[in-house]
Amino acid sequence: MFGTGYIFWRGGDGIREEFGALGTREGVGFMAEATIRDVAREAQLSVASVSRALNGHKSVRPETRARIVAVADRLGYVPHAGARSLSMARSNAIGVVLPDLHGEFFSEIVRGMDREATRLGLQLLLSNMHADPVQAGQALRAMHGRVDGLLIMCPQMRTEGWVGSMPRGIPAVLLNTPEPMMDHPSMAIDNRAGAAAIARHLIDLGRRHIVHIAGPDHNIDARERREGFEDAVRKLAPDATVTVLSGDFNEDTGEDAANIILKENMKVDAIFAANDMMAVGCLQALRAAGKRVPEDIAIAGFDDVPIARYLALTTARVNIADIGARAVIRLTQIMNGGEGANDGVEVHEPELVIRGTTVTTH
Amino acid sequence: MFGTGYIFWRGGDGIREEFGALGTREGVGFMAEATIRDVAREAQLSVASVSRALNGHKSVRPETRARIVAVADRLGYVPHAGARSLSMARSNAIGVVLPDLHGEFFSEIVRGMDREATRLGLQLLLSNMHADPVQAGQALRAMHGRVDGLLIMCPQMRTEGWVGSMPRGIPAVLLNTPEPMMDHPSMAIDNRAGAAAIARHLIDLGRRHIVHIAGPDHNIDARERREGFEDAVRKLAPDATVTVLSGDFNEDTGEDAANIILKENMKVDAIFAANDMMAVGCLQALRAAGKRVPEDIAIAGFDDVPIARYLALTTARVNIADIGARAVIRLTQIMNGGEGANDGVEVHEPELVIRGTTVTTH
DNA sequence: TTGTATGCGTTATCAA
DNA sequence: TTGATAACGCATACAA
Repeated sequence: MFGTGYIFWRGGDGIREEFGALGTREGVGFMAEATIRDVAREAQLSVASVSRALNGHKSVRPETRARIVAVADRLGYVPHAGARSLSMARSNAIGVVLPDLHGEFFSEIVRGMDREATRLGLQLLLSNMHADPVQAGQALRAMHGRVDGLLIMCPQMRTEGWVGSMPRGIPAVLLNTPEPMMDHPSMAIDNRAGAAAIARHLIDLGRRHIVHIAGPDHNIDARERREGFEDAVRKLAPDATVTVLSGDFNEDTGEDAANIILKENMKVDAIFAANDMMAVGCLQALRAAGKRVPEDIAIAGFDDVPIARYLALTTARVNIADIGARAVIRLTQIMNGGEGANDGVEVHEPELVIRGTTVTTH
Repeated sequence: MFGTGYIFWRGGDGIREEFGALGTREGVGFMAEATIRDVAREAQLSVASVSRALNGHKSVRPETRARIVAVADRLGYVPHAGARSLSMARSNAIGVVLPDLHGEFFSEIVRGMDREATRLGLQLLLSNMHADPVQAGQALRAMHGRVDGLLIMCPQMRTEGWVGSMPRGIPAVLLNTPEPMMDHPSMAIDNRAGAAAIARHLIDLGRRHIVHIAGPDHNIDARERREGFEDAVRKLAPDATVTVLSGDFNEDTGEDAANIILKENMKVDAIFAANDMMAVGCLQALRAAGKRVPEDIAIAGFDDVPIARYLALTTARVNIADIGARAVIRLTQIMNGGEGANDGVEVHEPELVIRGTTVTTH
């Protein structure tokens, strides 16, 4: 099962013909790559010296070090990161557990994390957290013993499923997770403020017949955006109406909403979708049906994904990549022993971006 | 340095007060999480039995297993994945080494890989390969001993920098890498065919004054697209001219190209950009300057990133996510001992997608 | 069916 | 400055 089909690695010259002396589990000719012991033997020194030399310790004679480096080089020795982690109790990797994310959200957040992780010399271990709590637990547990810290995003309302299997032995930063768990620093988007900003903008434009395309209600972001929007409209313009249509954050449900509006011939002069993708789907469908945007109907979204700019979609900008990057930074601070000031939630305020789907540009 | 600032994990009840007996490197009260030995001691059994029980071996009495599971549960025991990998010489993780990718390419490829990896119960270990060969080597070496296989993308022409530090001990699949290395299966895009399809399309439309916005010349994709395009045009319409402007795959260089065309008042009726992002930048700049697309100038790109569809950009579609997913599948086949038929390069043919930037839709 | 002992590849402690 | 050796946490021959 194991040890077949591999393309073996030979860094230096001689093939290790004496590997049997070290023993091999398979018993067959598994041509292993050079280990620290091979280097030690070849250099006529102890493994301890090799380890010290290769890790830049001072207490090793330059001459000795040179000999070791030469041998290591010749054998193509590469330290076994797994063994190193086990011995040092440090992996220089951080685990990232994400749910099934819609569209560009996934990309942007991973991108931001990757940017910062690379800068800090950390590796990112990715794992999906499915809605299924069992799988979520598995994903979480698979991280134990491989990473120094955890970045967990789970905007679903139900946290009971996985909090139980959350390793408490390693630091973790939570993203967009409802009811921030005690002792865990977290990152959050001020969805209410963003939605309120959109509301104010639409109301200022004189719109009063508003439709909100909501995201799934078990999603914390979706819920906060809806509530924040409804509250703001109620306060700013009691005479306005907000009709809520349901979506799932995907483009086609935005299209569905548009079709409902068209078919029912609803009286609508503004639409606020809980995210950009639904806004985009709605926008396209409406324009295809001959509606003028923004003249007849103004449309706004949330997130400011890259596409939004090209379609001139008014939206509440969330710098997703930055949030990911910030999460990595906070996590490493904790990992490196930074004590105080790391707890609590770091709230990111969305920024209203006004574009052509709500105001005419000329 | 280590062991401070952590939020410790206690799964069951009692705090291990006897950890000192097991020894600890720090000497201080590092409250470690339960290990297999804790479970064994608590259950009054050997670690071997615990291991067998928890890994579903048959040779363990149901009664014994139950006792073990109960204890493990109570102590909140989670196997240490790192130690497990070391012992089993298998990590269930695959390493992904990517260069600094432009725009959505990164997202899409990681997305496809993640999709398949999740399905196969594998974790993805991400690492950036910078242009700097030294860093590239580091990224590669850091993977040694943590992953069972490697997915490497490096479209840069210069491979000397990192091939040397490529672990040959583990299977690897190369993506978009020039001069496919011997013994290494690889994935490639048929850039020439895609570019030729675009060429034919533009020529069929009667366009003869063509500009090509090229990508960086040290990039294999960029080079192949340029050469394939020039060759095709030369063959299909010897009377046509192709002027090459240089870009770097980013949107703004597409814009730059447009400005050059405008400022020089070049006679141009078609533009083929080496990727969508440059095409988009060019498109926006041209339209902003009052040019009619496609009437005055037809524009085509390459890749079919999500944005392309919304802007109705004609392009050569590459299913990036699928390539990533396929790479994972091929890799696992090799990892699982699938012998033949895994070598060689798997070529993905782009598909011509005709949209509104080259033909009027009504 | 269960226990004992060894090895995985590395780092760190302590003595030389 | 160097070497012998015990961890790290787990899996597995082999013996009982």
